[in-house]
Amino acid sequence: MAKNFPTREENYAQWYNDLVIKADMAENSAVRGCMVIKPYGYAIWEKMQAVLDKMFKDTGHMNAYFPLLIPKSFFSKEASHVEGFAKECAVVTHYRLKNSPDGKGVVVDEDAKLEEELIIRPTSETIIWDTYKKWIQSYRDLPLLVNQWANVVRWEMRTRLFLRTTEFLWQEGHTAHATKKEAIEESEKMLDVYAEFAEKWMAMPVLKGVKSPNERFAGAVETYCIEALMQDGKALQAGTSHFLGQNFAKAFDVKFLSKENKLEYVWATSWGVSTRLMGALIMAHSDDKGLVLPPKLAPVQVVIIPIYRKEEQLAEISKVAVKLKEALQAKGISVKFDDRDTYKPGWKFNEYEFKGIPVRLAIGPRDLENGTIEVARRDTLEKETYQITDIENKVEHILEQIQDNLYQKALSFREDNTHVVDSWDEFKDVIENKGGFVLAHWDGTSETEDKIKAETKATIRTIPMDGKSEEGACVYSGKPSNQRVVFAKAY
RNA sequence: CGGGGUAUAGCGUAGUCCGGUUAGCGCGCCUGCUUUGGGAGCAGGAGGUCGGGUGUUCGAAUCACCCUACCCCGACCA
Repeated sequence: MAKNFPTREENYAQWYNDLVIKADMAENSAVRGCMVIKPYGYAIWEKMQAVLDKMFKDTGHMNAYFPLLIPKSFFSKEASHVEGFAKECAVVTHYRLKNSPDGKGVVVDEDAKLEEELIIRPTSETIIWDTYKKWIQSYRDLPLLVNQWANVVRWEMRTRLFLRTTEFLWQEGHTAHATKKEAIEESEKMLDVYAEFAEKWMAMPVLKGVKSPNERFAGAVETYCIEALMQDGKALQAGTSHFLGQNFAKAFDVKFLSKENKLEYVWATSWGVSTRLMGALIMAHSDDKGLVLPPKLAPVQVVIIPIYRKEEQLAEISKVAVKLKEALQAKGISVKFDDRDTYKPGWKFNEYEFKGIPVRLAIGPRDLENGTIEVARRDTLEKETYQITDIENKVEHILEQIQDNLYQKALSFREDNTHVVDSWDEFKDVIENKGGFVLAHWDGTSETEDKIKAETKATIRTIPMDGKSEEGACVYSGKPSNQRVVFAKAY
């Protein structure tokens, strides 16, 4: 399955692509830019969904579902929103096909032209705010805290599995509040949720901050983000949370009567993470031997592989393995006992290694005699033989160690690849030759950011929220600045 | 949308320049036997409208023209 797998060093882009395909997570489909998420990849996404969904509900949100198709006119109601998305919208113009005159296949029935064209949602702010208008009349209807799990379509020119596809899966939270303060708190709270998810579950350290105006969401007053550093030194935006001010409330005329009996526009937020997180997860930890998954998101945490010559040996090993499987499951650990006779142990070792199963247990005739078991860790590739007595506690402990080790490794990688830079020459050199995050002063203008991007392809990934204020001079223009921002080349 | 490239079995490819046997090879697949502690060995077997169309020719995977799809680089983007 995974022979001829390139190393990260040889060809990072190829490594990523092959990894996704050969580990059976996803593949390209018949539709350009759209992928098929295969069962193994989808299982990982489902685990992410389950955790995030619980976090959303624990913070008071409820799920709902809004339509895939949005009337074109809705889009033009919020000026910067249209401008941001117009170029990448798929449009539905007809509602019927008919047999083609030459009898070969079907053609669009021109008589079935829609009165008003429909847009396939690239995001749902407009349809949701059109709906919220009906739901909100009084301060007693607020806050309104809704999330939806959905697919969206953005007609991208160049796509990459999970990282950027034409159709992708995500969740989008949309909330309405009586005050500006409360809405800002909401968007910050959800950013914290994302950061916690990334760090505790994905074992991926992230920087929290706000976007520069250039990178801000179309229609937002402020965009908060979490940014992660990938192994090739490029930054990946892993999640965003937007304070939308009253922009959408004004565009869709959503007002409420306050306690003081005054008619006011509501304050809004939206926030989302997508299947792009899969790409982040894959790139954060995987190595030249394949996928590496943090135990908390691995669909299978432990695999047990029997080694045997004869049927009778398998029967004996199975007794031990099934008992062990049950003991592990009782601890809430997901276990697969792979007793397939159609593949050999060595083949299975490679298969599970490539798919990133955190812990592999092997039991053979020798182990039966000695009361032992072989334990292999995916993160360090270490193998060790232990007494089988009480092994379930040992395994539980190892899973925790792996989760922790992956986070620490990713964190020291980020630290090693974060550079404080004060001169323009050094800036260009680091971006060009080392990659990673560059902490530099910026004069706060779009013009400077544009020029830096044009010359180096680096953009401001985030303006750190917990950044210390520090007097300095813009690395490009020399104008005064009071905080360092994070530059990088980005996905 | 600009620039470059590719299309031959499920996957990866040889053959194309210079037209001429039954289109070859590796992996994978099927059957049998031997194997099983890091991708097993041997033997036998199945699988191809050579991306599509038109043309040139006695004869086209190979030459010409048109079309389509995909990949890489750039502009755009979560």
